[in-house]
Amino acid sequence: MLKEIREQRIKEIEELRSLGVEPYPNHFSKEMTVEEIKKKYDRLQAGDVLSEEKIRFAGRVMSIRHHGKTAFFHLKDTTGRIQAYIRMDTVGESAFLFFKKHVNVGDFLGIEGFPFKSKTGELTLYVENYKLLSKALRPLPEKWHGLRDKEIIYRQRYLELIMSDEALNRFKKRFEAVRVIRNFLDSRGFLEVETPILHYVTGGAEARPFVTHLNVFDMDMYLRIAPELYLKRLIVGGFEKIYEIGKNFRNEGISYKHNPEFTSIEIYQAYADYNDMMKLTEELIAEVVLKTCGKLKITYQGVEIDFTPPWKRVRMRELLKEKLGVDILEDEDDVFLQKLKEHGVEVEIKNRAHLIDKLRELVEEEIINPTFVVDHPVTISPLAKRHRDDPRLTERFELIIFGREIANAFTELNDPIDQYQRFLEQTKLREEGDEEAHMMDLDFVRALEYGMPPTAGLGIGLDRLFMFITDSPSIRDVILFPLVRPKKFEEEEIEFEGGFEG
RNA sequence: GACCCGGUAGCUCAGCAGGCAGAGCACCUGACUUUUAAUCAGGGGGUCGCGGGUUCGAAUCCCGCCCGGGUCACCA
Repeated sequence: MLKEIREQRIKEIEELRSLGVEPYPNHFSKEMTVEEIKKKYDRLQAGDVLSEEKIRFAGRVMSIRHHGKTAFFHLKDTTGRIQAYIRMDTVGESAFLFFKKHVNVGDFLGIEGFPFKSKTGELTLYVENYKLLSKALRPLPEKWHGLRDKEIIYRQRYLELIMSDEALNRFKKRFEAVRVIRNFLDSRGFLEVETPILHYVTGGAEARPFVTHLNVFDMDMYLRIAPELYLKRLIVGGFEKIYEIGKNFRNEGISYKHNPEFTSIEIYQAYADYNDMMKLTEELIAEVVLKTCGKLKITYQGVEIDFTPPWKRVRMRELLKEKLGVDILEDEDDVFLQKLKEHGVEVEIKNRAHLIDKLRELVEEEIINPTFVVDHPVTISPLAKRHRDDPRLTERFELIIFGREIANAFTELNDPIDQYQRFLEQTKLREEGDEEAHMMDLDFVRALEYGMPPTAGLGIGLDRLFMFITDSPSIRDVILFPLVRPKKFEEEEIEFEGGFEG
């Protein structure tokens, strides 16, 4: 069936060209968006006709209702949908018959006309001239139910965007949120920078990297798992307030909150500590929520989340003591193992850092409103500066919202000798089989040896943040093209070669 | 990786006590000059995810595989 429709349309394109009509013209100047038209003419009453107002508009045909010598149809542009009305006695017989025969749902059309309100009160464009702007070869999904097949939604996102205004708006909201973040940081004197995505050694997080190969040097490289170590090199070099928004890559599982490539923002500020960063985090995220949702109390999956600052702060040690009765500084590893077992958690990697990580996850699950969990042990924080009051702890915080880790930050470790020791410990873990332990980065240590000012750094998982503001249950709903297993195109059974020869 | 659910026309879905593969939308033909899921009459369109098995006969039952979704595990 698809084959038939497609072949029919391809034939039609040849017909059009033989009639001197180009089905893919190069240009049409569109003067107004649906949003602008609706705003300007919304005051019209049913039956009002403004035949002196001339509007040039263009969009995709989403539906057509033929009525003999007239037709109503809807056009969609990036801001919305608007109805248009075409009559034989206005556009002329040949133009009308052309419309009837050659314009289908899915095609792009440019129209010239004036606004009126129909009997039923819908703002409508009365077509005086029109031009076919692009001919669709394939039919659109069902107009009423839309596209529901998740597989097609993820593999052919453009189809979901065509069919679902909700989807289009969801992604607009995502990218508007990015703009809010940039404006917020730019107005505070932060400079957006770029650092490499191809890394010689990975660092800045615990994760399995993607490995790739650089031909010119005949060496393997990694896609970055985090930009952290390069951004701190920039602080060494003299930058004081910087941020980077970009993709990170982690060769790990896919789930409703994980995609192998995901977007983060990392922010670094010299002469600041993690307390300053907490304040910045609150203000930044509250700004994003307020500007994109219009309020600070939003509903996520039926649960209210209140982003009104200031947010709760709890010390990790106290939180775990209170909720689980374990002391992450004093108790032995087997106490942790026992406690995890009680809660039905099996662990594969049995080093202390990993056990503490698991315990932390247990208690963080219960946190709904934005909460800073602070002062993590040194063992699980190899890049964070030791706490000014307790050298077993670090000045670190994680932001938990709805049980999920949204941000991670610390007063940055700028003591090169301590950093080197921490790397050594990580190297040991790595040798013991922890593939996610940090790699030794001697160039980074060397950079610190030249001196890094006291600095605070912050990383936010933006996709996860955008899930909240768009009330999306899965990270794939906020990533335009999430990773899917590729399918052979031959499954479509459509001949592309020679397909245009009729 | 484990378990659960699913895959039927381009799309949304029926059909699965085994017996000719269906509807609506979309598409084509015709009627219709204010409709809006327009309406009316007619028509074309299928590798029932793939492969095997059971059976006189499989979309339907059994086994294996592929793809997707969900839950869990690993991770942000």
